Formats: sequence, C-alpha cells, structure tokens
Amino acid sequence: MSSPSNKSQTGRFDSLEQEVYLNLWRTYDRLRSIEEEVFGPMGITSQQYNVLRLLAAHHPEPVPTLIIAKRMITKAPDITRMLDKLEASLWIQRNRPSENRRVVLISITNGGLSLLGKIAEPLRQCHSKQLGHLSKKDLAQLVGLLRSARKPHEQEKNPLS
Amino acid sequence: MSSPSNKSQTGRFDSLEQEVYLNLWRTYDRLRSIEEEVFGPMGITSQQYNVLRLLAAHHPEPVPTLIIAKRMITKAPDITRMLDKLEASLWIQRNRPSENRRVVLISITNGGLSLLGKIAEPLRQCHSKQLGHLSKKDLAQLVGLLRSARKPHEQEKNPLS
DNA sequence: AGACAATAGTTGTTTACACAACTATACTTA
DNA sequence: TAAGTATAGTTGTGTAAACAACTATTGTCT
Repeated sequence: MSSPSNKSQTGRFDSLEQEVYLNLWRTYDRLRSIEEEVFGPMGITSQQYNVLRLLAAHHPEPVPTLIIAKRMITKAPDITRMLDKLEASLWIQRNRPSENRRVVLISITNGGLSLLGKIAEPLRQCHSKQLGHLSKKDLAQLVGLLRSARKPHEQEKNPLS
Repeated sequence: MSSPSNKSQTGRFDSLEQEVYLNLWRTYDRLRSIEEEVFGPMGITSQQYNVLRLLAAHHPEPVPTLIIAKRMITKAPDITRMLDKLEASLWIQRNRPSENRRVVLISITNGGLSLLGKIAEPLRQCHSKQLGHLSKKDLAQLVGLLRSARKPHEQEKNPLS
C-alpha cells in the first residue's frame, strides 16, 4: 500500500483514487455549466428546480421544510433563504399549521407547476446535449459506479440511493 | 427519442441522462466534503491545494498567473484573489519580470513545498476513505466513463484529458 | 404545573463564485 | 512614432454556500 515508488501507476496523479476524484470534479463542473444555460434564463437555479420537482411529486400534499432540506444536496440552513426566493417568485406557498406551529408546510403553486412545464423540454434537450453522446449501456454503468462510489458515505438521511 | 411514455425507463427520473447527472452531483458533493476534512484544518482549500500542486510540478520554474487559471476548474477572475491568499500565507511568491511586465510569474516557496509534504499522507488516507472500497478495475472504468462524459464539453484550454 | 430536552426553522456572518468592467503593458502597422 | 489592438491581470459587485448560534414550539418527566 505504500511501496516507495508506485506513483508511476497513474502518471501525474498520486493515486487512482485521486484521479477519479479530480475527474469527477471536472466532469461535474462542465455538466453543471451546461445546465445553468437552461436554468439561468428562467430565473431559477438547479437546486431550486429540484425543490420544485420534489414538491410537484408530492402535489397536492405539502412537504415540511426540513424534509425538503434532507432530500437536497444543499445543507439545511440554506433552505429557508432558498424557499424565501421561491415564495417571492410565487412558485411555492408556505403554511404553518395550527396543530403544530413548529413546522412550515411547503406546497407548489400553479405558477410553479407551469414553470416546470415550460422548463421540461429545454431541459430534456440540455440533458441530451450533456450526455447524449454516451450509449445507454455506458450511462447505466456510470450510474452504477457513481452509486457504489458514494455508498459508504451516504448518511441515514438520503433515501435516493 | 421522444416516445409518448418512456419515463418508466428510469423510475423517478425523466431520463437516464438526468439520472447520471444527479448521481454525479451527489457523489461529487459527498466526496468533496470528505476532502474538506483534510484541507480545512490545514487552512487551505481544495482549489488552493491544486494550485500548489501545479506549482510544485513545475518547480523551480515559475508559472504565469493565467496559465494557472486555465488549468484550474475555478474561473480566471478568481485566481488573483486566490493567489493573494496563498501569498499571504507565504506559500507562493509573485514576480513581475522586467522583460514583460504584463505577466506575473508565480512560484511555490519552501514553505509551500513543506505544506505539501505535511498534507501528503493525510490526503492519501482521505482518498482511500473516499474511494478505497472500489476495485482498481471499477476505478479505472469510472475514470474512463467520466472522461468520455465530458469530452465533447472540453474547451480547447484544458490539457488534462 | 414547571423544568428540561427535543424538534423545526431561522438569522448572522464569513467565505467562495460568477460575470463584467477596468487597468497596465506590449505589439503592430500605417 | 502615434493609434489601435491584443495580452495579462485585477477589481467591483451581486449572488450563493458553509457553519454556528439563535428562536419558537412542543413533548416529557417528576
């Protein structure tokens, strides 16, 4: 595991693990910038879009704030400010039920649903531009490897395997 | 490519491409947070570390500011401020040669080299914690797929395939 | 019932990112 | 050699993340 000179194994990287990580970073960065070309002009971020998607999936049931936070990649404290923006854009509604005034229930509005409708097609095209050059087989393999890669690092919380 | 109902193909995702992208995002995020456990206590960020690595690789030759920027994932305008911090920590030196006073040549200091030395072992352990559970074969396959994934999106600039 | 702990969100502050506009230096060419 | 252009960095400004500390409400236990 620490033989004096095993660095030739991966060329300019210290280890294969490091090489994977740097490739992951670069690839994520490139694909992200492509998505932003779609989201930017719609006045929404990728994170915000994902929140709307989650709410739409539960619609018409509302979802408590921290449940949303747990499902998102963004850390909890930011969710409030993010929801502030979504509410200001009239894409979501907040409701604090009298039975338990600690929770804040979030639901997507018709405006939010209609935004999702408008984004759907350009986003599909974007995904195709991002990764359409890979075969189904490669894509499936990539998903599998990415899942295995982060499996030991998933905390309890994230139910999306 | 747009049959009326091919959504059952990937369960909760609109498309396999989207599923890959979301997995990429989550996986990157998890691994990044693990790296930060190493870099944070050393008072350095992952980006800054990569700059030092680049400089060390060229050492004792200095590297112009914008060459560094091109190699980094971070966009150019941020490199100045980042180098400011590295210089303040005495890990790099700047030099504006009189032959061409437009360029700013950056070189790593002995202090910077010694920092790299101190980080090497904990970082190796970190990489092993991040991805040590995958086989060499899986890691190599993952690197290959990630490279193919971003290949069409690489601008001229980045010589790291 | 009152004290203590647990739950659910929020706010404050610091640091990073992104995009655009700007400065300084060198090259080119009429 | 002056004017225009290209190159190399820098600064300004607004937006987003990260981490910690805080408030409000409810549940529990004696």
